[in-house]
Amino acid sequence: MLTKKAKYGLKAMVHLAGVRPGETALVADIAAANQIPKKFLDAILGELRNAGFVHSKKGKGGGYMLARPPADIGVGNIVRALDGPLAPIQCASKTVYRRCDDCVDENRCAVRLMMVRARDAIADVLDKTSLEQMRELSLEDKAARLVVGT
Amino acid sequence: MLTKKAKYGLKAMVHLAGVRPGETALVADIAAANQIPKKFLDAILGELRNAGFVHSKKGKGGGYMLARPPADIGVGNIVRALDGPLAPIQCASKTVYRRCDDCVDENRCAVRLMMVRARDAIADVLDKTSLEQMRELSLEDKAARLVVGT
DNA sequence: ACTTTAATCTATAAATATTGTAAACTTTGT
DNA sequence: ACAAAGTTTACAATATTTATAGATTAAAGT
Repeated sequence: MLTKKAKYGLKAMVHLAGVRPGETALVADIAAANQIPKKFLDAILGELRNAGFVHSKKGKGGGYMLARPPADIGVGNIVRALDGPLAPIQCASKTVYRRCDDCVDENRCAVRLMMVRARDAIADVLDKTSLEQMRELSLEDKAARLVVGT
Repeated sequence: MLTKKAKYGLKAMVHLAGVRPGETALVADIAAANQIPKKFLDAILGELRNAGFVHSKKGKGGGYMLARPPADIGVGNIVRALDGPLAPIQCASKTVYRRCDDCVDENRCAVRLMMVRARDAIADVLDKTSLEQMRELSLEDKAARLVVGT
């Protein structure tokens, strides 16, 4: 389950992917545009900064900007930074693997082997999509709808 | 994230898939064999019964058994019964869809469109695997290891 | 220098979900 | 009647999520 933190964080990243390169966006503006509690977003952007996804500038004319072009940022890694591993269960994680305390023999644990497959499926989607592509999802969809007229 | 409830429930279902057809298994035995708190498992099996996945019999000689052959039970539906929708976010669910309160225009929400893809990927794995196949995962793996000698 | 702007840090609180435990109750077989 | 085993209800201890408040720091403009 994606927490609101990750949801808000992703929305903020998409927002930042939409500002002209070199320019910054204010937390207050991002919050207002996406219906996110401002103080909560403060904390989220702080984490994203610590994780190296965004840069910030204080004072007048300050704000946030992406640290790298959106094409070079994987959606999966944004989610990992905010919500932790993609795997449904820790013992199925490839990035932050941890053994189960219950579980006699890992290699014969059907639940784990099943969830490894689920993890791979999730990672295959989220790690192969860049922030730029994710942003385009909405634009493409909008365009398609306008053409078809639905 | 899969909760312990779902994890325990899946382990119990795999356990039940392993008993001879027509026979029952005791909660106490399932709990002991899988390192699950007995009282917690009581509650979990109760939910699985209410959801129609297992049948139970009270009194001496009682216990639990699968309601249908394991080949006819989808892993995704077991998870849904215990942890709710597979989708990482409610507005991306196909079985229990619910609109986001924040979110001006759903069809232009990049987060939702991204998570719909994630949901589809997860469902593609979990819904196409039966309880029987899930159980075989562990057996196959075990056999492979014994042959290779690792 | 002073003021305003805007991010940053620390602390904390409210709400919710998870993970269990305890005790009383019901059904079934012997 | 008795014992075995699932059922129901209630509750409690954590842990996590979702924020909010206030003080602080840094930068820019005047």
